[in-house]
Formats: sequence, structure tokens, C-alpha cells
Amino acid sequence: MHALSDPVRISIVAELRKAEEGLNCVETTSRLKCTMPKSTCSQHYRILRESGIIHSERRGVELTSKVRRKELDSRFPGLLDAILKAWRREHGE
Amino acid sequence: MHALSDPVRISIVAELRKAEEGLNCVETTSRLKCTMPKSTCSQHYRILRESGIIHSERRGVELTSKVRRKELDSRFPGLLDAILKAWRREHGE
DNA sequence: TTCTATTGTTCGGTAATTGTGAACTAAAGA
DNA sequence: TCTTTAGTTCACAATTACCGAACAATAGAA
Repeated sequence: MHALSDPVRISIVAELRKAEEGLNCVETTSRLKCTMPKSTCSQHYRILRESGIIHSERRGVELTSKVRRKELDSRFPGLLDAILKAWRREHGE
Repeated sequence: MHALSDPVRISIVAELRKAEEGLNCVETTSRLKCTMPKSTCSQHYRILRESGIIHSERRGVELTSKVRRKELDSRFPGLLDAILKAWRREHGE
């Protein structure tokens, strides 16, 4: 819950869900159009990773991350959908 | 989301949902069996109130709070249920 | 009314958390 | 090897949360 309570992290998760093939830090920040230092981005990804929300995989020089949909849906059915739906409602899009 | 990301606040909301007639700060802390100074409890209630999750009403010397079920369910259908369900799963009960 | 007990809020200082730049590591290609 | 790109780690600054003390509000007793 804490991992998803931060507005930046929720928007990262929302972007990751839209991108089938996953995203890396640089792509994420450019899509979010928010100027965020890479150290900050790295921290957010670390929190999402350690809380089990995303899974990251190295592809050459970059790190591609995806939302762990299946694991989340089986453990907490409907949770992520409800949170993202609520977030979209508040933040347009 | 931020209001519900704190473990103490989630457990307060869980207790409030169980109590039909609402609870005040003192009752809440005793039910949660956590030693929490009243100033801290007051802060948590304030955050829950300002985020629109609970509604508080003065009854004599005490302040009785209830979860705003209808408003939350109509604005964010399924959200609170999903969060509380996930929380119970992690914290037993 | 005045005193007392109870409930909750506000305020200020401290503790804990978060954000960020600088230095560093890892991989790939010239 | 040197360079470039992507991300991590570390240390410190900035922000936020916690908590005790003083305060406000209500109700009942004296």
C-alpha cells in the first residue's frame, strides 16, 4: 500500500501497464513528462520492486520493468485495478 | 491514497467499519490495543477527515466518526473494499 | 456560577523519511 | 581501451511524521 501511495509511483505503474513490453527509467520519465533526477527514479523503482509490484530485468545496458499482473491479481484480486481506476478519476487521462 | 497508506489509519478505518455507531479517538485506541498518544490519534483522524474518508460529528464531549461509505463507494467503486481486503490478508484478523 | 473531569486540537521541537547531486558500477560499441 | 548510456549507492538537505505540553470545549458536580 505504501508503495502505491506515492503519486509518482502510481503514475509509473499506470505507464508500465500501458506499455506491453515494459519500460526503463529513462522512458518512464520522458513519458511522465516530469523532470525527475535518475537517482529519484531509481529509488521509486526499487520501492516498487521490493514491494512486489513490478519485476525488472536487465537487457543490455538498460533495465526493463513490468507490472507483476498475475501475481498481484491472484494475491489481491481487484486491488490494483481499483487503485488505478481511482487514480485516473482524480488525475484525468 | 496517501490517507489509506498508513497502517494505523487503515486499521482505524477497519475498526470504524465494524462499529455501526461510529467511534471516538479513545475507543479506537483501546480497540486497536496500540499505545498511541491522543495527539497522534487526532492527526490520523484529521487526515482521514480531510481526505474525505470519514465524517466526524460532535456528541457532547466526544467526537464520533464514521466511514463515509456511500460517498466513497459511489466515487471509487470497490476501492475501499479491495484495500481493506488486502490489508486483512496481510494482517490476519 | 465555579470547579473538575473528559475529549480532542494546536503548537513546537525532535525523530524519521524522502529527494537529490556526485561518484560509482555495468554493459555495449567504437 | 575509451566512450556512451543506464542505473545504483552514498551522504546530506529538505520534508514530513511523531509526541509531549499547553490549550479549548463540553458536561456534570459542588
